[in-house]
Amino acid sequence: MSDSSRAQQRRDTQARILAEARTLFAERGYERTTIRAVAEQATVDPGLVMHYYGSKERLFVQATQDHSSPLPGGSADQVAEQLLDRLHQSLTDEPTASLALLRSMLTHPEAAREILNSARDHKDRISAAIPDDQADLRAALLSATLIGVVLGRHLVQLDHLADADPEQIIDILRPCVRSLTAADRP
Amino acid sequence: MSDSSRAQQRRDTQARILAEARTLFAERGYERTTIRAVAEQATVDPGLVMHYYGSKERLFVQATQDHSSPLPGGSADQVAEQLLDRLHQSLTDEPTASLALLRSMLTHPEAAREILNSARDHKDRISAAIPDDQADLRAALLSATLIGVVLGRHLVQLDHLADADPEQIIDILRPCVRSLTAADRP
DNA sequence: AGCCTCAGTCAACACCTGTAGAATGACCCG
DNA sequence: CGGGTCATTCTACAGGTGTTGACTGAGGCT
Repeated sequence: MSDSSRAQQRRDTQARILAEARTLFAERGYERTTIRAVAEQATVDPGLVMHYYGSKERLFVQATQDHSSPLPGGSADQVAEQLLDRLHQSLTDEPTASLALLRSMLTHPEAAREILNSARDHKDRISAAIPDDQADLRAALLSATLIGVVLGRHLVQLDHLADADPEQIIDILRPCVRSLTAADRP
Repeated sequence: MSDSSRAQQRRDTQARILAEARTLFAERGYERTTIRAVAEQATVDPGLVMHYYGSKERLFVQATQDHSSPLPGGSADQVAEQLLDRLHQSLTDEPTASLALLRSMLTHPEAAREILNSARDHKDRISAAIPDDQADLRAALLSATLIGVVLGRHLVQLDHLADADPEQIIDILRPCVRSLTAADRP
């Protein structure tokens, strides 16, 4: 009854559309990605995309929904290491949904809101672990820095950063992150 | 002969168009900025914008042309301090042309190319000052970091970063930058 | 004064976009 | 096997975009 080939195929095409949308949003950003292009990539009619997702906006929201990893917490040392771990992961495999969000954040309000919220949550957890009166600012700088690195690697593709070994990047960045988390106190 | 009121008024309107274009490109990015909007802000007919600048593309190039500050150089210590100085400046007054470029870099190829070139020049000068075999990677990370901070402050407007005192930001960032320039060698 | 240059405007074009709704046709159930 | 459900497509529209070229009228030169 439930898993008739009809329902199955429906889920398949829906997933295919969503995957292609993710890719295109990540490659071109919100504005330059057209429903028609998504449909074409998914070998499907544009109308079907609308039928399933209602609007380009809703498609974007669904496509960029990320089952995000757990928020950091613990001591300053621990937080620093968790952040580096997570960065390592973002550097190794390309998190398409996040990249789509990042690429669109400067031109699409919805993406900006999403990034801002995500950054806020992160920041709160980080600043709680930092024993400093400027904890909030430090946490914000940490977010900005990490965003900058991921951006530079996957989207801007800065020379020598785009194709560098993640391990090396992490090693170089460790003192930097530790100084921001104040894990190394003066 | 040369400075007839005709020629003068022409230069005025050209400058006004360019200024409004800069602002709009910085606020909305390339795609969301329309020639019509620029014209309206400059209280001018859209056709005139085309007449003076030929195309939206050329208008963008002109608007984002930045008489950029001198490239860094010297010892690792000196480079670190120069970068912090320049960052301080970017944090204090909003460099509209650069912000326009930054906001558009993720969606507009021309902006991306420009940023990439600029970053490349920067990186070369920086990496030359760093006595390390990973100098290139370190320089790239430095660029990524600084881009991230400026982005986070002016465009994403991260909490606690958007309205922080530049001095404090610089102070917090100094150890971070010095660790990247390897000014503090192990 | 008279002409002509030129800053600036107007109307229109061709195109592309998101979106809506009717039409189609294959598949499943009774 | 017949009928209806439902995934999918087709056609169309309304608005916005960059861009064009003809037009206008005030300013300055002779």
